Amino acid sequence: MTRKSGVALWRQIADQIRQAISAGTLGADGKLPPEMILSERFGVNRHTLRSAIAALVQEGVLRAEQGRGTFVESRQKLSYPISARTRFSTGLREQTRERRSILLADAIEPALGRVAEALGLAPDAPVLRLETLSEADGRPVSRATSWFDAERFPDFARVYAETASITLAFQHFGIEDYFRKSTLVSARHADAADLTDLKLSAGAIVLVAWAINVDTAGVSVQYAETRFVADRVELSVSTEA
Amino acid sequence: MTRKSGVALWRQIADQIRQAISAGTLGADGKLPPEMILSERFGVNRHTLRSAIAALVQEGVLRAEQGRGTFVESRQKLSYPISARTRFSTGLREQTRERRSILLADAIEPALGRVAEALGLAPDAPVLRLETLSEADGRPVSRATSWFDAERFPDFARVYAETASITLAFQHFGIEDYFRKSTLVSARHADAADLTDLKLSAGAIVLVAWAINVDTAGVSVQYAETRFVADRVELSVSTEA
DNA sequence: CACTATTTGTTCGTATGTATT
DNA sequence: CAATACATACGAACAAATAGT
Repeated sequence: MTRKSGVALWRQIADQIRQAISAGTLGADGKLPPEMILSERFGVNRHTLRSAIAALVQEGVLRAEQGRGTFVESRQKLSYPISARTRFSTGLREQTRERRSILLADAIEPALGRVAEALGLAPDAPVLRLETLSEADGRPVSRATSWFDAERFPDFARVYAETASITLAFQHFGIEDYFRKSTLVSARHADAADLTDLKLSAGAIVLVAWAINVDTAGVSVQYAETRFVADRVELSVSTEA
Repeated sequence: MTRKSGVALWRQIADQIRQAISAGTLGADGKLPPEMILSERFGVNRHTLRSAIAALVQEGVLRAEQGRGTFVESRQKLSYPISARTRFSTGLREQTRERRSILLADAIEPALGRVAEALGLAPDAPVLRLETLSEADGRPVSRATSWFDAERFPDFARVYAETASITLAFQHFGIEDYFRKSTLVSARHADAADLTDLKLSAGAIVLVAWAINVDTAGVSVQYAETRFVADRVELSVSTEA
């Protein structure tokens, strides 16, 4: 195994270990083989392997105990419901002890092509962009970019910052209810920004959901791109007739 | 911008360019600014920027022409609908010229925990497992593993092989209609088997959908795990009220 | 047609970071 | 800790293709 393709060797090893664990070919009994064995198996120096393990410990995948060994932290995925009544806060309530959303940034900007189309606005109409981060049990779960009609929802960012809830902020503007109209789901490697915000290591995967929410009249009120940490989240679509 | 966090600079730049393109803030007109301009904007040497571009060309995101410029290759994804009426054959009809499914293997086996639960069968009840591959325009799109009640659908594999359609095979057993009950979506790195079947290169991502289909009486008739090539497919969930 | 400006493609050299021995 | 090999990054210059004057 040599270094190549722009990714440090210890990160490649970390990716391989992470994958082997999820595939069940490594640590199926909850315990990893000793570092010496692993370094031989991956064909790298023990120092390199230790760097990989350290990263996975930091990531929460592994737990190392001196004199005992390295253990797999079992983390079952958060199941995130997608339905007409999808609320970003509900549905996860029983799955986590503590959840919170953080407003990272907000800005008014002209609506780019896709955003204008999704919100049903004229191109370059002013829209509010919110950058938010969601955590569960102290770990980052998702990172969202949302757009709103800046003229219909003036000062939305301040209201959201006070209420810490999209639902409550909408109510402040007279929208008592809203619905998920459509969701487009794809997956890709986390980019540099995702890596830092979601505290991931290179090669990690994000589930990307492009969502359009509409009010009771069917008018688009929110367009959002949410990047979920694929290791921690699955999306659940129920399509009962 | 310095090198750090174990990821090569040219790779970070490539990620930024890829995201900027998908966000519409770069190459919205189909053409990228000249290398000199881009290298200044990203604060890196022209070589570094060229490495990033070379990677994206290899990836199929960009196309470079000497003397003319660097252009965005628009590769729109296949949009795969998920609804109560989801059929694996329909919905994609207008998006591809040619589609086909191939039966790779079939076997009768005892139902493992999750399979038995999803199909509403007793543990270790005999189930039929089908391994199928779907191609669009000559390129692999998805790889599915499906399970069926072997007692209710004897000889299902042969019927499917003849009709090349799940819908038609079900009709042969008197099921005139069926519905998608639930879909669980996650994403992971392609494993060794996926890499060969879907002709992917290491590090590629698959969108994984676990689906339960039920007949008109609400009885589970099919349980399937489908691995979609994330580069080529997105899942579209419409949740109209 | 020649000339020029623009843009990508190639080849030197040098320095630094990373992994192994 | 030192020596070595390799990947990464920057700088400068030139070559080749294209588009316009």
